[in-house]
Amino acid sequence: MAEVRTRFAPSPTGALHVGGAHTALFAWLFARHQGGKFVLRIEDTDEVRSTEESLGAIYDGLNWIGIDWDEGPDLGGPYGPYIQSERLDTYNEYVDQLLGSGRAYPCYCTPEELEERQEVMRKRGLPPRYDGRCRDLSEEERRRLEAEGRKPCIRFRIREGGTTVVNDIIRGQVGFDNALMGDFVIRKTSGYPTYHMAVVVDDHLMQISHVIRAEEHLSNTPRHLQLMDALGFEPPQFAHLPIILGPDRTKLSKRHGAVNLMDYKQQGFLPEAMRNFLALIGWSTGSEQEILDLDELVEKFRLEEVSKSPGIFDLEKATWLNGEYLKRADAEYVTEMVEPVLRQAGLIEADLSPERREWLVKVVDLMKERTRLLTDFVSWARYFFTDEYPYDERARKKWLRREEVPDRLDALAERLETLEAWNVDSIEAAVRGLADELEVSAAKVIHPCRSAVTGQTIGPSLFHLMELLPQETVVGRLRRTAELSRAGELEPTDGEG
RNA sequence: GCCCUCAUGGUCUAGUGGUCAGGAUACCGGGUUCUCAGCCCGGGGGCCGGGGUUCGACUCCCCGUGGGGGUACCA
Repeated sequence: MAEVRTRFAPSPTGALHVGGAHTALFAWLFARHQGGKFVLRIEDTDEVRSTEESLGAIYDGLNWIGIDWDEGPDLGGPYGPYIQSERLDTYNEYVDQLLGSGRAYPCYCTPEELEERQEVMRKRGLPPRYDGRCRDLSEEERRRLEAEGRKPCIRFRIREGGTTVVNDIIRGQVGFDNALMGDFVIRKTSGYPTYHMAVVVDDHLMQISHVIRAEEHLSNTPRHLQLMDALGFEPPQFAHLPIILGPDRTKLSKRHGAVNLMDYKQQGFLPEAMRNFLALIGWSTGSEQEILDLDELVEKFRLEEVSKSPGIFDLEKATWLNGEYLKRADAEYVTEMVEPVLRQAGLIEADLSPERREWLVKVVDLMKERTRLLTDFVSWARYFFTDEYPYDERARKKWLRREEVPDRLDALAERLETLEAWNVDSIEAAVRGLADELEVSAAKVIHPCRSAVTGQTIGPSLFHLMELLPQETVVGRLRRTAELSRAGELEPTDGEG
């Protein structure tokens, strides 16, 4: 059996979209699972919308989630170039072949004329497809039209009768009535091929064995099949993937929030979590396992198991998954990932000393159990990095405005200030000692203390967290909070009691 | 309009001509004598509707309905 070769063929009209990443991932997983090759091809035949910058953005997105390619514009390969705008001569050869065999013909209709006629057809309740006006023009008529200054595009002649059947790995056999297809353009007036022409030629020339793409292309496939047939190409296998929808069940778009893959990096997602999440939209192992690392994904992926129904991009679930990855990852790795986030928030300096860096790993280790996004470190772990943290509502309501609290905080500050050793055990002993002396439960000291030192009512073990803060910082915060409390500055701000 | 396609709790999904329709997430409740957005335990909630086939249908067929895609000199 021939080598498995799949490809991802984005058009460079913007950054890598979540849907594009999903398609790329599936094609890549299949190739890797089969031990085949994965090709990146850029389909920039839309001269108007294609941009240079998007190319870089596509590379960045793919790199981020760990998709690599064996052949592509940057890498080259045996079937290059891998950018369609650099392959115009190739497409023209095949267009000429079709022209020669009579399966294609020049069409002189202008876009305005086309639109007008389609409008009429629509009004009559007819399908608004190309009416075939230029199908059988005589030489003389063509000359006359060209004398008018018209520049033709080239159309492909659809087979008159019968059905074109698409054999799809995911969807089975899908039949399309040829009579319902209009002759479509294969070369634009500008000389550029259309998508239909370019994919067919490139997939053939690049020896693509499996065309794995989003479902939106399923209805175009019979056109491609007819082109392949007319050109004498052996059709590849097809697999049309379910598309990704927004929470309102319409196609995922900007209205739904972030659609660019890299926006999720910005939001604090780990690439492996995003990859895992994307892999689980429209596919599952059939087992109950949901957390799969790269190797497991590659090992277990089966195209036959891909679902036919569209999936919704559920940010909640993605966030949960990210939290699981954070929890399981080792602190050193998470630290690496979180550093730029903290730096961007201005919470750590640009160059961390080895000691400071070691300390940061400990902070991360303490926090990662309960964070879901890297950006949670900026909000929930803020107090590790600065004295400028807010006292949240619950802390104000439950503890900080209580009458007895300021004195308790001062008393605790005094005890902690004189501690010889600053570690979990000594801190815990001091805190519990105070509680005993006051004849109150430890909680009555612990909670106000947490509220004072972190501004929050939740977080990791208080003693462990205090250990990672300098002794004088803790003491200072206790005294500052006591003072603010006495001054009535720590009443709830939402006006509620 | 026409063509194609999809349909299991809110969401991601497993699954079968006879099942207590399974898991995860989200939600709710309880526990965790330092908190919870963490952890543990528990709970509610589902086979789109109508016909048929069948002893029996969530499962097979047909028709609706709803979603998506195509019908472009966009890809």
